[in-house]
This record gives sequence, C-alpha cells and structure tokens, in this order.
Amino acid sequence: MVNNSTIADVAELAETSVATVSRVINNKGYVSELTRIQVEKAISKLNYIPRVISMSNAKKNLRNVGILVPDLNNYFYPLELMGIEKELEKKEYNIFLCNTYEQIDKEMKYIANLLKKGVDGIILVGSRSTHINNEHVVALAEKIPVVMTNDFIVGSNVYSVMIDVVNGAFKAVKHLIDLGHKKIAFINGNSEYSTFAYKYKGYQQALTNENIEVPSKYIVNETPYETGGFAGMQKLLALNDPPTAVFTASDQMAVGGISAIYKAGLQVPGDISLVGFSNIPLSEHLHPSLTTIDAYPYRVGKLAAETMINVLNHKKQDSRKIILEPQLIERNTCQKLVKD
Amino acid sequence: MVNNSTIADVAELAETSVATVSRVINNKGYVSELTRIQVEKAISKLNYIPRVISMSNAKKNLRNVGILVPDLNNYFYPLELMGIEKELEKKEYNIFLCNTYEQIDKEMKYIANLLKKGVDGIILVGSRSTHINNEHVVALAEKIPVVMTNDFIVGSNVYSVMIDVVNGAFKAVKHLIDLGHKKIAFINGNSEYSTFAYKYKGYQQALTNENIEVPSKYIVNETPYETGGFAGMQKLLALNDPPTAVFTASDQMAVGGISAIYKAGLQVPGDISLVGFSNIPLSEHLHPSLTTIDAYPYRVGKLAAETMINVLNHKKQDSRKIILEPQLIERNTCQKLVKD
DNA sequence: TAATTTTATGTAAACGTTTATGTAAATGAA
DNA sequence: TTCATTTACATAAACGTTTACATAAAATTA
Repeated sequence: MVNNSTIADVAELAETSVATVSRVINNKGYVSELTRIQVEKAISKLNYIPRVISMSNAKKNLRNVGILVPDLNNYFYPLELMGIEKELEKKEYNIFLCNTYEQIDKEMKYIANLLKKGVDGIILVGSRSTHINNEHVVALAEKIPVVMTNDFIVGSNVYSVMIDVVNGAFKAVKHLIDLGHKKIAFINGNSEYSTFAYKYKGYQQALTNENIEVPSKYIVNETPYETGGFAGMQKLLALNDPPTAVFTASDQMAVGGISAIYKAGLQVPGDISLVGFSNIPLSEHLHPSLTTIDAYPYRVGKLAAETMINVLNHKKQDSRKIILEPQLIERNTCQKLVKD
Repeated sequence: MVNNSTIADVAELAETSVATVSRVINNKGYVSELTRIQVEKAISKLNYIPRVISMSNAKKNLRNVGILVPDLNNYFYPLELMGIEKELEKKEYNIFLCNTYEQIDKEMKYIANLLKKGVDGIILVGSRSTHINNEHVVALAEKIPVVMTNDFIVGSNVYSVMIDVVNGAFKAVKHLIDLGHKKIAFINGNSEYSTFAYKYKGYQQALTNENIEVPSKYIVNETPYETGGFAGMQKLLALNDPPTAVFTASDQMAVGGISAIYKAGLQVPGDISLVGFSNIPLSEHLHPSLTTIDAYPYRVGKLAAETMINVLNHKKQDSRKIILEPQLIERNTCQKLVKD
C-alpha cells in the first residue's frame, strides 16, 4: 500500500508529461486512447496513488464552517445539529464537526485546528460552564464570526441563539403549581453550567411568585442523563416527606426518574407528577408520555446557521442575540394533586 | 475578516522573509525578539491563518482521519463515535466528522471533501443499504485506507469491524423460545439495510431451529426509532392472535413498543415479553429495564480506530475483518410464558 | 489546396507552505 | 586582537499536484 511514486515517475515511465498524466487521472481535457492506456499501465505498474494533499493544495476551496458540539450522547444536541447542518448545506458550506466532550482543552485544540483548516466561522453549540474562561472565545470572535447556541458571552462580538431557559423552567414549575402541587422537587444538573443555573432560577421564581418556600431538601444535582435522573429520584423518594411533583432539568433525566418511581412501587402521575425539559422525540414515546418544555433544538440550530451565513455574507443581521420562547407540551405525566 | 492573506503578505508587512515568518509560526530556529514581535503584529493585523493543506503538502503526514456517521439521532452511533474519537485522539489524529443522514449523495460529497482536505484514511460508520452502489467506496479503498463498522464489502480492500448481528438476533429470539414463547413477533427496520437483513436471518434461524414456523403476520418493518417501534407494536397488538413475545431490531424501537403495550392496557412482561437490540445506556433505565443484546458500540468504535491506526502506520493488522460476539443482557422485560 | 477547427501534448507557472543552504553580524574564547 | 561559535535572517529550492498557455498534428471545411 505504500505509495512512493509521484506523477513525474508515472510520466517518465509512460514517456509523456505530467500534464498528460494529470489529464488522464482527472479525466479532463484531450488525451488520445493510446496515451491513456500507456499512462494507466504506468500507474498500475508503479502502484501510483495521487497525493490528495497536493491536489487540494493546487486547487482552492472556500465556505467552511466549524461546529463544536459538547456531547452527542445528550440527545438534544444531534437535533440542534440537524438544524445547523441542513441550513449550511443548503448554501453549500463545508462543515467541520468536532466533539469536545465538554472538555475545555479539547475545545481550544479544536478551535486551533479549525483555524488552521481555514474555516470562515465557528458555531459553538451548547451551554457552557461558568468555571471556564471564555477569553479565548472572545478573542476568536474578534478574528472570525462566532455564533453560540444555548448560551452567550456578555459584551462580546459573539452572536447567540437560545431559548429563554429561565422562563421555560418557570412554565414547567408553574404548571405543577397550577395543578395544586406545593411539594415540588427539582432534579437539576450541575449548576456551574449556565443552562442549569437558569433552570434553577426559573424554578425558584415560580415558587417564590406563589409564596412557596424554596425547599433545599427538594433540590438535587445530578448528571443530566438517565442515570442522574434515576439517582436523583431515588434520593427524593427516600425523604421523610417526599414531593408530589418533580421537575427534571432534561428529558433524559425524566426517563431515569420515571424508572425510579416505578421501581419504588409508585405510579406516574398517580403518585408523582413529572415535567421534563427539551421535548426530545423520545419524550413523546415514553410510558406515560412525558409532559415537558419544548426547547426547539431544530429551530435554534437553524437560526444559528442562518445567523452565521448572514454574518459571513455581510448581510444585515438584526440582532446579536436571538431568544426564543419555550413552550409547555402537556402530555401524561402530570395530574391534579389529590389532597392528602 | 475572512482569511485571504498568505505568509508572503505577512513577510512583506513585517519587512522580513517568508522563512522568518514560518520560523515564528512554528517556533523553530532562531528569531530575534524584535522580529518576532514585528511578525506577530503583521499576523494579527492581516488576520493571517496558515493554510493547513499547504503545510501538510510541504511536510508529510499530518495525521487526519475522516469519519462518516449515518445519523446521530440513532443513539447507537454517538457511542461508537466515542470509541473511535478517544482512540484517534490518543495518537493525536485530527478528526473530520461528517453526518450523512443516510444519504448516498451526501456520502459521496463528503468523501470528495475529505479527500480534498487530505485525510489519510476514512472510517465509515454504520450499516449500509444494499440498494446503494458501493463502487465508490471500493474505489476509495484502493487509494486510501477505509475501515467500516457494522458492515462490510466483500472482495474489497475495505477493513471491517462489526458484531455478529445474525447471532445476536438469534440469541435474542432463542432467549424468548427458552422462556416457552412460540408466538414471537419481530419489529424490524427496513431490510434493505444489511443490519436488518441480518437480524431477520437470526430471527428466522432461531425459529426454524426449533421447528417453529416463521410467521409472516408477526413480522413488521418500521423505522428503527421510537415511532417505528410504537407503530409496529400497535399493528401486532391489533392482530386476532397477537404474539406473546416481541423482538425489536433496536432499543429505541423497544421504547416505542413498551409505550404501545401500556397504551393498550397491557403489561410488560406480564402480557408481552420484549427483547431489544444494542444495549444503549437508555435501555437500562427504562421501566421495566430492557432485556437486550449488547452490540458493544464503544468496543467496535475503538477497534475500528485501532485498525485504522495500524493500517496507516503499516503495522501488522491480523485481519481485514473483525467480528465480535454479541451478548444477551437479561433485564426485566421478559418472563416465562404462562400457559394459556 | 488552403484555411480553419479540433485533438493531443508539452512547458512552465502556479498553490502556500517548509527547510536546506548561505551569509553576515554579534558574541565569546584564546 | 583573532578565530570560532552562536544568532539572525534571506534566498531559493523543494513538496506533488493542477492548469494556463503554447504548439503542433490531425481532421474538417471552404
């Protein structure tokens, strides 16, 4: 498989010029049948394989956008990605997709790589930890367009597309309050991530608004996946005075939560009402189907891509920050509190 | 704002030579403090970013690998991707990730792009439709190393890492038979995809082995997601003589299936036993937790990456095809058939 | 037959880097 | 001081392609 010979070697063996060999390889321009056969013979004799690097060096290419995704195992992000990709592909942009697994060093490394690859802009998907220093992002945005989703950096060049997470969480908890619940727990993610901080804020505001005390025993922090929801729910159910309703910071957490409830011999929504967050397709197909907050991943992605395209083409971009209003999706994991 | 300038422009502005600029960029060789500052100023003034293509053209191998993924909304693939990425990153390979959404034209376009980007090899993730022509992949594999997961192309240069899907399906159905079930249905995906054709084969073999007739009324084909499982199960439950057990071609299908069973007022596994396929993390956290076949996505990904690395480094690679043995994971969606 | 067009091929200049080679100034040792 | 290093930088030749341009032979048309 090793490929040492160059186009010049082929040309020499075929007793012709490099230009002719190139024409044969690319099937471009005039080549006589005889010469073509000679060249092809030489190619197979030498086991010649064109070096793609040199090929693309001799040509040119434009329209590249890099995308950084925190974790594809969070079912929310692939949906957002679909929105981004579809839009970018419509305009024939090349996409460089990078998975950071939420590690800042990977993010920095990938950004450096993307710049070397000559991307025209970078889309940063997903909520960011408040513990990380965003200076490199700010600096980046001075050089090339940067669009962020589900988060923002104040006072920077960075464009943002996101939903109003605080309000989303507010609506979720308000819904439970409206159903008569007072003992409302919250299984949240690590609140160093802005999205979870916002969700906490919404949870808190909804309760305080109705003069319900924010009960620290009802707030647990777990990983935003099924496992986390399961563990969180088990902690809540083990309390002396367990909640009658639970808001989980993600739909995947809700899946684990439901599982824990059944495992404890209880019913959803008979014993515990539940509201999730995101409205991933899965949530509709759970049993019971999950009441949740639609976070419009596809639309957010699409808008992020549109913003990027606008900026790259120096078109008018109305706003540096686009905020969508999330919506409550009522399904079957909530019911009116039966007075106890 | 976009990056047009070359190293020559930088050299001109900094009133020095391209060689010196290159030295500054690569931190190599002698450069005086003053010149370095001049060059750096020029670089940031021009927004200069080195073209990685030209860099790797001038140098040799730059360690790039392209990955094509069919659909990230299939929860199986991100897991496999983790295995691939982790392994490649260990060896400091650059990764070009492309989402084909199972469209052959996208695949071809991405492959062409990846070649232009100068990748050293391409990993093709996921089962492929038998309706598509794989000639372009075969041709590709003549030029650069190609590793495939979950599928293979006979008589080609293409390396493969996969599980024995037929045997996996066999084990799933055998498990149901061992529990006394005879009326075993199968919610399969579109059998033009090899993975689903294999699953059908395993299903069929397990039944025929025990002299159970393969019942066409018990076989439905749906999309391999929650929706498909839901629809498939509803069809099965509507039959005059519904099955007592169901094997679904994916875990996501099983989620929808469970939902449909409950919606019909029935129980899992009380009325219907269920076996999924893949063992995605979600399956453990369903209620009831899902009995399924472990398809080792992470291990498959890791092995695919290792194979690629071996081939790229001309190391001994024992086999062109690696096949792992899938395993039954017993959880709580199956029970012995209560004689009726 | 002469003029024109089509076909076929070669030469050499790109593409944007790295780097070998050469040279000269600054520094240090004797 | 003199010679040898070390430091600093420039020139130009790679790297392996593509392709614009030039030229000539063959085919077609007038």
